[in-house]
Amino acid sequence: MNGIHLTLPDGSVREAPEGTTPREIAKSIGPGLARAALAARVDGAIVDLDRPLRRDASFAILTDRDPDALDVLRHSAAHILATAVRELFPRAAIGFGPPIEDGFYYDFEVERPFTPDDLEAIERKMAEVAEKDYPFLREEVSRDEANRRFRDDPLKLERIADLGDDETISIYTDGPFVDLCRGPHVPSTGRLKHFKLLSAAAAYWRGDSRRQMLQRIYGTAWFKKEDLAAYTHRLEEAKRRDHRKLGRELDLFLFHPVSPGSAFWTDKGTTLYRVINDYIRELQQRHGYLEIKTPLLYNKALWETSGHWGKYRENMFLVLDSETGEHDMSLKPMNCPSHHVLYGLGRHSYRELPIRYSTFDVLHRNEVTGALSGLTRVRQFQQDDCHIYLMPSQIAGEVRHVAEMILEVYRTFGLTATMKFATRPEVRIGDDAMWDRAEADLRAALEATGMPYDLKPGDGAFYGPKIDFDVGDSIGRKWQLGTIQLDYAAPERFDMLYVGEDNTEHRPVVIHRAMCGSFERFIAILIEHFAGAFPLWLSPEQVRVLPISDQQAEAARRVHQGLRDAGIRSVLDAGSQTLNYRIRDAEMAKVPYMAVVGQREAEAGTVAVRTRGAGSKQDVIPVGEFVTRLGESIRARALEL
RNA sequence: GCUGACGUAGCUCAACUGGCAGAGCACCGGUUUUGUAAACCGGCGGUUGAGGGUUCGAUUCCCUCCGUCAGCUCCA
Repeated sequence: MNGIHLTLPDGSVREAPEGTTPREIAKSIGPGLARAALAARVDGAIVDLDRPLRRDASFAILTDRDPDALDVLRHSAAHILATAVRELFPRAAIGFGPPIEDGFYYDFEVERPFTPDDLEAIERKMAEVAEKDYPFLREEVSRDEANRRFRDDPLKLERIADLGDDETISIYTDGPFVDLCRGPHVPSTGRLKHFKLLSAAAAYWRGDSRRQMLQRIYGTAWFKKEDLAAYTHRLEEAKRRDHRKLGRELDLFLFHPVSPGSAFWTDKGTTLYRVINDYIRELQQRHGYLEIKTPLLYNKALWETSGHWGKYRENMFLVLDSETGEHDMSLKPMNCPSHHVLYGLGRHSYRELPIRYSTFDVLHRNEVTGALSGLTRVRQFQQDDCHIYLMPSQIAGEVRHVAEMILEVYRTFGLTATMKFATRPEVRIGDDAMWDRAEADLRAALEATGMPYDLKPGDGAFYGPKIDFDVGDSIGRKWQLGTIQLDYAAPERFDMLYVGEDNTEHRPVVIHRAMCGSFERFIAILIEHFAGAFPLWLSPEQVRVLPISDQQAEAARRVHQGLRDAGIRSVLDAGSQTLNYRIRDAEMAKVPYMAVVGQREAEAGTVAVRTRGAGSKQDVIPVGEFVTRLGESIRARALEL
């Protein structure tokens, strides 16, 4: 018997003749499955339904319920996009067209960029291609054959030339369109039902800024109509929460062409900034961090020592030294080297370690204009950046401590985090023994947190392994914020030392650590996470006191002053506008609480409290109780009102 | 930096193929004294991002620069 054995997901084993296709297996299991089948997973690899099976393997039919099937659909959607573009623009040269998170794209070399009207026409044509239900046919061809088939497609020829001799060259055909492609694909174009083209923009061929720009069309595709609707809703929601829009509406910060990429913070924005900074400062103080301040301006000697003067100089703001006439001074783009200098200025005992330096100074980086974006990519910012100097034996304990601290910060802001463990890259310094130890220490610390993490082999810094923290916000987007990096290079470059128990000099290790990343970016994320409706402790304005009429102006003023005396950020709105008007104004400013003072309240020493978002439901309580309640919420840094 | 789009009052947006720059909100003044999401009346507000060009005439067409946005590159 020369059959092959396929182990199905339920553990059962099916025997089939060699060369059987997944489609045939699906049919033999049931007609329903055969209809739903999109592709198959064979020993973990995803293949077309018509790919003959040659060996014993684990085997599963992919249907639209399998998350991996979405990638297959989107990859096929990219081909359908290219099919449509070729129909409408026969001279378009084709680049790459992969699936990406939430969708797909395809790159084309065309005579003029695509317009929004083009996109509409292409989208309609895609629907036609789907309607025709062309099967996706796979062929494996020789190099000569591939070169012949794509002789009019220079970009594809370049790709073919890059393929190794041992690689199979496969091409896929759907109706009129033929593409060089590894696959797999859904059985036919008709499987694409719920899709939408999103945008067109230029992208460098092969991601290389020295090469020509192609026109890239982005699209999204889903199995279910509801999923597509949910996705477009998510895009709208993200737009509604855009921190640039909310920053202006809530009067937090502004930008002006006199200083591109640097924010003007209003009083409210400055308050928010300060509250976050105060929290981080207090937390660090509790954990034994030492806050220091170092110069903003340095001559090039520092950057030569740190290694930044070479390649990184173009990102630094250089300052003209009027005596030398040279631009050999620079504003600091990061704190690390200055911390190392301060460490090196003293003689340190092993008894002092770990030494944890923290600085909130202003940093400047000369980002290229095209990279600037709201608060997420700025030229001037502040970091909650720290450097910890310690003995190798202290790494495990310290990393665990730092990881817990970072997770505590995210919890405090209601953000969820996942961790990535990045290990030794190809190009690195230090011997294998050092890396073995560093990775083991870092991993042990990571496991001690009990949190799940992803492994990113080869993704570490050249000077040591690291842990990155990805934070998820309220609409499911991911942001890389925190990082813990072990650094074995800086101690050498800066000739750092400590005196050990044995009274001889040793090299410490440095841990680079950030929790929020930059306050600017962190605030952008918080604005979008909370959609501008901050918890009480973060709100720039915590209470708005509203007298109903002039009669209660004095009583309201006393309530307002009482709140202020208790350290609560209160604003008194005793304007001549109607109460309705003033309530609407405060509601739109997303103030957490309104304290309404009318005749009854003034006489009883109470306030009618209206909570943000709770509508007209009010809670009449004594002023003292209101103040106490707010104080407790603020101290607890409560997330809910 | 690259490709493309965009830039009109503090904000959101109008102004037909080149023909008198306009509205709402905000702001200011007056009236109103209000019980939980917009009272009423009046007023101020513009070198249409900047500079140049074409034209009898430019917010509109062309060029340069600045800025913003999307994507790419970059994010040490």
